[in-house]
Amino acid sequence: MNYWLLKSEPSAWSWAMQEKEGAKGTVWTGVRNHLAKKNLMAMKAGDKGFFYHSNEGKDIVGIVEVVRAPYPDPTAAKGEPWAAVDVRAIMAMPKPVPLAAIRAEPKLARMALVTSARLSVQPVTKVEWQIVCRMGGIN
DNA sequence: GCCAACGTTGGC
DNA sequence: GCCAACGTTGGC
Repeated sequence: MNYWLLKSEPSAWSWAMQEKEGAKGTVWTGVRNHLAKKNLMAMKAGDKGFFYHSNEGKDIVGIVEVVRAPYPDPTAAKGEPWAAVDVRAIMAMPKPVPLAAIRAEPKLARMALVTSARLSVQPVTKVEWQIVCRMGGIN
């Protein structure tokens, strides 16, 4: 299983909205960057991801699960090869993990959130996943 | 194919 | 609101 981080501005798509979609989940659209798309394309059903609020909040607020493997983004312009996956909310972080806390943790210095701040779909290593979960009050 | 100009993202 | 980082565009 692989781990990811998905970014969204809460004014456009928030964790609360994601939770309302319930167990069936909903499509994650709008990725328009080739590296982010490459990461999306590597996802498999059952993978997990952090849900990160950019711009407002700037924290990891929840965990989602990929429920449908990559397929063409229905919101892409005709003929453009962008991809989407379906994700569902699994649980909110008991304690949201702020970006500042991630930056302050030396073990997370190589996390993509720190090194590639603008990438909207990022891989997360298993070690990083576990550290962030612990910081968020899981375990 | 290079690179300057420009647009966008996102933290501060 | 500012600006750094980074991607894209377009002239040459």
